[in-house]
Amino acid sequence: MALKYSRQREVIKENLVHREDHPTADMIYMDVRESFPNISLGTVYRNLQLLTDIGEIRKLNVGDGVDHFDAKTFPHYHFICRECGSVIDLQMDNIDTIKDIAGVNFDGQIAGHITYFYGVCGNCCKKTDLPADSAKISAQE
Amino acid sequence: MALKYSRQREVIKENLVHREDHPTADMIYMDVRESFPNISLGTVYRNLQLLTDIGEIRKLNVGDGVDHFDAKTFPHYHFICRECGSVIDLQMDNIDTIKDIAGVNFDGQIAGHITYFYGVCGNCCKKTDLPADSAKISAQE
DNA sequence: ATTAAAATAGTAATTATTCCTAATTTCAAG
DNA sequence: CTTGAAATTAGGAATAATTACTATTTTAAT
Repeated sequence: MALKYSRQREVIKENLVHREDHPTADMIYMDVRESFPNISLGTVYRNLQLLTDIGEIRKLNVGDGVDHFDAKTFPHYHFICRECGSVIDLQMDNIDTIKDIAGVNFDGQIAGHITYFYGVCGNCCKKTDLPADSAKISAQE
Repeated sequence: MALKYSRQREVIKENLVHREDHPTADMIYMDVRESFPNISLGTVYRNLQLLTDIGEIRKLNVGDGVDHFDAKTFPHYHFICRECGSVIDLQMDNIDTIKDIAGVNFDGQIAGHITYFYGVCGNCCKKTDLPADSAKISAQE
């Protein structure tokens, strides 16, 4: 199972690297198709999974039932806009202490946590006359 | 669209209330079927969605691509075991401050966050000779 | 150049979930 | 207690995301 070069895989990776949204397999497929008309959707799925497995990209679970992908593999968090659905990178301080807080009464090994934030993005705040960066209400799962 | 009583809905809700795991629609279906042999899977899905909509239960996203459900509607967090897949309630202090940390450099409204923790549960630690409640390694999304 | 392993395109299959419809149940009003 | 409209159901069809399958093509080591 030694990895061999494939033009398709390169194009898929390049596509993901050069975009700021956090696309689904289908979104990448639609885009890559423009320059590679007979690439197959299965190839996109297979390579995204492979790239995820070898750690070159990350698969995101943003709660909409569809896998999203991210070429940024360094640790960072995401915000999901409930209005437009966009997935936005957050630049924020480390919050790994929550792992310790969670472990206090827990009998087992906590290896990590998945966290994403949601609300209304700056753009949608403007559109709907909501004041951006205002008081935030609580919710958790 | 006034709500009318249905025996099926009652049985589904009761089933969820009386179990400690965080079952999927299909798991509830399998179980409810024992005492209600010709209930339909669609009915289970429809009522779970309805109960979620009116706030009587919660739908959980634990990252396995399948919806899980929880009759406990008060705020609490979950731990997912990477070995056995079980979803366990966590009793822990409030971590809502992470919302403020996330909002520092963000231009929009952060309404809430979804967080779940993962690792190896107490039971699986025993089975695999891992020391329970030991040092935890980092990861985030 | 040869050739085995890896990858692809295209399609079929799978899985979770929602939608559809005729039949049944609920429940308020007479 | 009947009636009838609205809600709900069972069962099956439809949808959507993803994976699996297979014959063919591509890669890359010898």
